[in-house]
Amino acid sequence: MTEVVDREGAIAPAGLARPAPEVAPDLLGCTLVRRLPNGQQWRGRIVETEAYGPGDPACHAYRRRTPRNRVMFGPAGGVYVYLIYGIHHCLNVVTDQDGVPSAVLIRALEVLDAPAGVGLPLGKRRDRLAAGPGKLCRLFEIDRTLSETHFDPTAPLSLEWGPTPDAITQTTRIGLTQGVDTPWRWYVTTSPAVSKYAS
DNA sequence: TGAAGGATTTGT
DNA sequence: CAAATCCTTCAC
Repeated sequence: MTEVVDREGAIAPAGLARPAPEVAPDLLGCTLVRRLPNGQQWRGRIVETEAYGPGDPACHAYRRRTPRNRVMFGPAGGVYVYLIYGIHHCLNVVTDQDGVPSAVLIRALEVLDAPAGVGLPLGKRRDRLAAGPGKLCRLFEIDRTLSETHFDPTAPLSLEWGPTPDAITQTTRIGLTQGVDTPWRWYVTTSPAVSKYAS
């Protein structure tokens, strides 16, 4: 038995095979790792997430299974990336049991490490480089070519457990036209990288 | 085959 | 507050 109790090391699919509203707050404080084709990597601390699940009108898989959302019906640990407003990409972690359409949207990161040679701004500017789902995908070079891959330590994207944040705020999700009252957004209360509307 | 609209960001 | 911009989904 591999109980996930110490929040150390790589996040295995078993750690994600739970309902999205359980996984979403657990991912706060964890690390997203993006490996580039040249071997360099980005690392970021997850500070804001949202959950989407079955029976949820805001979920892309609410109506039916389609070519775009099919990875959400697959096993936990899948990567779901979609293009929004024709401009921005959004990164999701597929959760729950195989056959249950659900995912956690990664909405904001604190940048921990950049590829060698990439000069990051200092101070306050750097704080918010990845403060938003579209911004973090642009920075980490994440697009739809990574959708339907799998979070894994040998893959372009992986997740690592990290310390539980001191304080977490739970509230409603952002930018939706449906399911606006479902409180499935979580963020690290004190993080400067949380996206807009942090109340 | 066409049209409406979106889990966003940025600048006016 | 509106533009940017294109893919997905649903209607006809």
